[in-house]
Amino acid sequence: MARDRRSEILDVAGEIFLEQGYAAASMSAIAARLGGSKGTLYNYFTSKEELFRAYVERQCALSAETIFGGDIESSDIAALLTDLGFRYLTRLTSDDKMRHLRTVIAEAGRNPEIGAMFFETGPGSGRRRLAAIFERAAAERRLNAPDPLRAADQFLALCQATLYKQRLFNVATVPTADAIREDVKAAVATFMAAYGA
Amino acid sequence: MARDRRSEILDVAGEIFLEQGYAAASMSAIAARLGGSKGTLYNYFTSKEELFRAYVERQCALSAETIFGGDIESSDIAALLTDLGFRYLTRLTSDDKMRHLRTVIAEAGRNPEIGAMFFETGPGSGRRRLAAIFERAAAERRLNAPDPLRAADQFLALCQATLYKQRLFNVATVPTADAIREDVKAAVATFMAAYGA
Amino acid sequence: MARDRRSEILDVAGEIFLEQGYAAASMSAIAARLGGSKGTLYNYFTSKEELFRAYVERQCALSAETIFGGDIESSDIAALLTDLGFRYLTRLTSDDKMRHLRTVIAEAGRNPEIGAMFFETGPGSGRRRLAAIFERAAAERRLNAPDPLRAADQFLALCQATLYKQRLFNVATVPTADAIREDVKAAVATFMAAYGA
Amino acid sequence: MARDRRSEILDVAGEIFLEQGYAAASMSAIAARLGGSKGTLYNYFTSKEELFRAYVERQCALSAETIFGGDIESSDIAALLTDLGFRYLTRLTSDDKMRHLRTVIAEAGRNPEIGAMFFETGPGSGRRRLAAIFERAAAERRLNAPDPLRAADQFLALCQATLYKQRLFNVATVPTADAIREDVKAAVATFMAAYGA
DNA sequence: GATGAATGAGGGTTCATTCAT
DNA sequence: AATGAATGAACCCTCATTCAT
Repeated sequence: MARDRRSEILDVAGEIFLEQGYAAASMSAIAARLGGSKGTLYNYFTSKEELFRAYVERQCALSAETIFGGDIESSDIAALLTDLGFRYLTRLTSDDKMRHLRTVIAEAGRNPEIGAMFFETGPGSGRRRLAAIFERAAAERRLNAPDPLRAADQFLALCQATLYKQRLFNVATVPTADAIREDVKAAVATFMAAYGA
Repeated sequence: MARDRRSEILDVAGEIFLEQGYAAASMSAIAARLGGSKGTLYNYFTSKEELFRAYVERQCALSAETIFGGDIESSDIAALLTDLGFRYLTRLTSDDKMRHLRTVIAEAGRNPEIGAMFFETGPGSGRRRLAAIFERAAAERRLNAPDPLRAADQFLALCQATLYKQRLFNVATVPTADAIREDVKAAVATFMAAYGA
Repeated sequence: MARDRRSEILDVAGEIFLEQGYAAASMSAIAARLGGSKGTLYNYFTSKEELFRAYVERQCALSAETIFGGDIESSDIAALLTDLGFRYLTRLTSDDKMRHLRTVIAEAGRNPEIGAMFFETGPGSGRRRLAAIFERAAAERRLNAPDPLRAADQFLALCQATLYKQRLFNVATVPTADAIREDVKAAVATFMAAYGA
Repeated sequence: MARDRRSEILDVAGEIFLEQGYAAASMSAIAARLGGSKGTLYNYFTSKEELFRAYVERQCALSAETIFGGDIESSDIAALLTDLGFRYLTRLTSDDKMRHLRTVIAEAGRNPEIGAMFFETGPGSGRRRLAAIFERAAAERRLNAPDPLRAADQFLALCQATLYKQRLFNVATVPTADAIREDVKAAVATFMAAYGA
């Protein structure tokens, strides 16, 4: 019960935060869409800030799974990266994720703790998981990556080279699957040229 | 002169927007630091939003990025990129630029025009200038870059692989010159492995 | 037992009322310190106001002021008053009593019944007991007090001349025993000059 | 203009504070009775607390004058005290002053600064002015008061012996002039017995 | 009898904006 | 052109109270 209600609140709060950003989102609006009262919100979360924190936390936990959750066993590194890169960039350039990112970035300036939490559970966890894959591949001589973490950073950065940046500044709409594939293909090519065994 | 006053206001507004972000910045605070009255602000700008727009506009006009302005004539592409990358990443991870970025990204969600304006005069112009350099180098067989714009995007992305992203989420403070150099060196290495002639 | 639970609640409520005053005390705070729920509070008391009333009522019933309870048999009136005055002023200027007084005075304005209840069981009873002592002393020619009640009021007022008033406005902290003794000595001196046989 | 508006606000705030006490008084209520908006209140006073402070300050300044402002030159100390005591006790037991006192006492517990300010500008100033009178009288051998400040405290306390205390606990309504005269007469008698030359 | 989730009115406060001077 | 007093809506948050379990 309580678990459900809390979850409901986070759902609704998430919607509003996505739509309006942290500062512009109001507790009244959240309560209204929830169909409850502001008091109820405060029974579950001490403050607007804590509600935001909880929302970011959950959001990060969710999206980490969808990207790195697939089967990451493959003897063909290039194929694996192509697949993973596609999932990664698709998620990253989606409207939801984009809004989420902008909101967190905006808040991180004022509230480093939020930024840190997001980074750790989001990008930070992602790069470490990818680095682990690289490390194994390097041990098996399928990859030439003396610094797996840097390699991971670089691969993810390459994926973000074009579409992602345009999305971040809201200069482009959600890209097509083909556009994404192209970006990823280029990223994999550059990466393999540098790190291929 | 009216021109002067307007400019003064934009100076002050810029400071405040940088320090506090758009939402948290108050017209009162701007007026107070200006040493004028809120009424005066509204004599020059219809609304807070318009003031912000004007500020971003001017900021973009001013930042005829000096990064790509240096001597870009060099027969040694790797050396050129190392130098350029260092200037680029140093500027990008500075406190001022970082705050500016966060503020613009935050507002871009709500106001695509702002994002577009910033992108065109900032990152957009940068990637095109770098692409032009690559194109020339490719013509001279000093580089193997069939798609110069993509190459530019990838190089810049590689520069942003580690430090920049941590800065964006406010997870790290301004990096040392050495840390920047290391990041750039890795970027150049990967880039040259893929694009070297 | 219901009786016990009710009593517990009054204990806790008393603490909170003393610490925070009526208005600032919250039912939540009382329930929290009680280790129970707010609902329980409302099972025993209709409202916050009634809870406060009940607390003052019990407090008054309990404070069968020990001040006037000592051996009041003494042929030396001055010595008796010195002793009694010391006990009286010590109690009156203590932190607990002071907070209690302030809370009751504050509420008396809005709720005369509370003021009356407190006055009768506290100051009212004290002055009458002292007046009784004076009456006997007058009969025995050890005191010249044609109006014993007024004499009692005046003696107690003289005791409150300096320290008490400063405490009431929170302008001084709990006084030392010596300071109290001095105040009382002056009170006794003035009183005896006027009422001594 | 500004001066007037500020004063108006203090008038209205004073009424509300008197009627409801500090905690129960709301800024909304004050604004409503003022016929203005809450925003205006905050243009003149930083917070509710500061508004209260300003009100107490002004109130104290006013009432000090009405009591000690009369002609205090008299060769007949007893007559002077009778007159002054009457004005003092009349003011002290009035409804307005009583409510004011209760409100300040209530707040002093939570906010010692308020208590201190009130004490200094109110009772504190009164006792010092009276002490000055006593000092002169002592110099002229019309009074035997080695410690004039204590004498002042005692005289004022004697004035408060009966009626005042009952008023404070709201156990009696505003006393008649005759009742006040009687109280003061007794106070003067006791005082002169102790301090008469 | 005890609970604690839910309420909703109201608290103090901030702020973009207006307008008479 | 410049002011700054005034506004009032909206903000986040608190709290006494209710009620189904």
